[in-house]
Amino acid sequence: MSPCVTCTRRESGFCGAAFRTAPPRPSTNGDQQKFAAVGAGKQLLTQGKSSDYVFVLCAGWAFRYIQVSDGGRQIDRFLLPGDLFSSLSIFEEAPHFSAKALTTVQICGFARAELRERCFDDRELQSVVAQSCLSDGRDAAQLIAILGQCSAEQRIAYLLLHLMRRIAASQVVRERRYPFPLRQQHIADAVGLTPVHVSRVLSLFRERGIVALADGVLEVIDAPALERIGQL
Amino acid sequence: MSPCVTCTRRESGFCGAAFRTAPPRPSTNGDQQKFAAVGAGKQLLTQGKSSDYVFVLCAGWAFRYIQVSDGGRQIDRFLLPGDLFSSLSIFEEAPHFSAKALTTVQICGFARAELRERCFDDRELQSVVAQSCLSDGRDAAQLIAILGQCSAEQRIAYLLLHLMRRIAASQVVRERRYPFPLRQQHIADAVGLTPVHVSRVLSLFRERGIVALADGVLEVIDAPALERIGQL
DNA sequence: CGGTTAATTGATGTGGGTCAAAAGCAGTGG
DNA sequence: CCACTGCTTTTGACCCACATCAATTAACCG
Repeated sequence: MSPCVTCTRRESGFCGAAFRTAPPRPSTNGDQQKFAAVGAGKQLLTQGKSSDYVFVLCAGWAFRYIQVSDGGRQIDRFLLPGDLFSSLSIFEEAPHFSAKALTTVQICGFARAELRERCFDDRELQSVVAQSCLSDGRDAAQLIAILGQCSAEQRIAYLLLHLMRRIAASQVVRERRYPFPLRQQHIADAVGLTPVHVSRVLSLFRERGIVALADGVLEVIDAPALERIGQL
Repeated sequence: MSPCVTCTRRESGFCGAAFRTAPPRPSTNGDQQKFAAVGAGKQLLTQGKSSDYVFVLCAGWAFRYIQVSDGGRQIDRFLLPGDLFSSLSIFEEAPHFSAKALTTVQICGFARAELRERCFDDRELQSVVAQSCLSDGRDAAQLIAILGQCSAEQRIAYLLLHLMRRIAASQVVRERRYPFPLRQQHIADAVGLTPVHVSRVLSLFRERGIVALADGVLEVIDAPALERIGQL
């Protein structure tokens, strides 16, 4: 079985569709590919620790973060099924971020050297990688703008909208209820606030009838209102 | 004259060395390249406005920013001689940012279609582009962490260090005095603070004997102290 | 010389942090 | 079945880093 490098079903997807349905195996498959299933909360990748593989999240949720010296961490991206851990990881050995599983996940690793080699010749693959870099870059720039310029309400609304769209792009959503495995602590680490303030803002959103977030599902009651708050 | 796509003298440089010394011309040169000199403060690029060219800053300073709806702007990168406006601009027609000249600048534009075509075959060029994407991506991730997790002093110290290193990489620095054309307003827009608070923090750094910033030059008196404050 | 733009400084306000307690809610094990 | 533990969320009281508003000074320039 070879990596499905031409799959472009999801906007920023890499080979998600194939791997979401592929049976995960706990071990390596030659030198080309590795599969693994990992429990919720486990460390997947560590900042600066080099690896010869490029990883794709096949199932479950995960997140990338940067550790800061005072003990805090900044989550800079949530990973959904089909996502490359980082599009740039194809070009660098040691990631500039760490990653943790949010739920139980299945991941797949490709030998970087081989992938890179193919990148030189395969235009299709080049284009997929370029698209992935693009969407990564745009998301990063938006997050920078949000963190630098926006209030707590705007930050949280932005995050919810951003995730809603990504979830909706990859699966059918019924009755505006989105699967949402983040704890408030994760939201806090992603938007640069404290968990207690996140709780306050979410309560506020709830009593204003905008969104209700509980038990791992995000229910969007007044999407236009959320967009009014959370757009750049 | 063809673009010097193989020049890798500066870490994140594109073809800076050649263009810094090349005589700028005010008009196009066939369909492949365009040169222009632009005055300080002028708009160079506008968010969402598509163009068929990929731009490189040949001389002077500029900055990229994202406009937010409430009137503020977030500067997400300062551009030094030799920098691509954005490494991702090779792959997208309309930039997700705007750009302005900080000083008088000289810029050079390459036809995107042609550059992209060459990218498919030319491994050297691919590698240069990949390196540029990498350093862009790492810088963005660091800025996200700084904005989300750090205090005003840390943010400003980080920005100063980051720029110091980039300046030092591209030119000789005498007596720890760095050319520094930013106004306090630019610093404020880059680190998500108000200009008056930037002024206060800089005064503090000055009276503590860490840095002195005046008249377009940044004098670093106690570099270790600055690093202690501004590292991630 | 007045007019403009940048930097500084002071007084006061506030969004969000910190600290702490309580409440809800899985597990877990007797 | 209930007590115990640990984790998450909520709520309240208080605090502080930074914003806001406003006045002053300095530099530059036609």
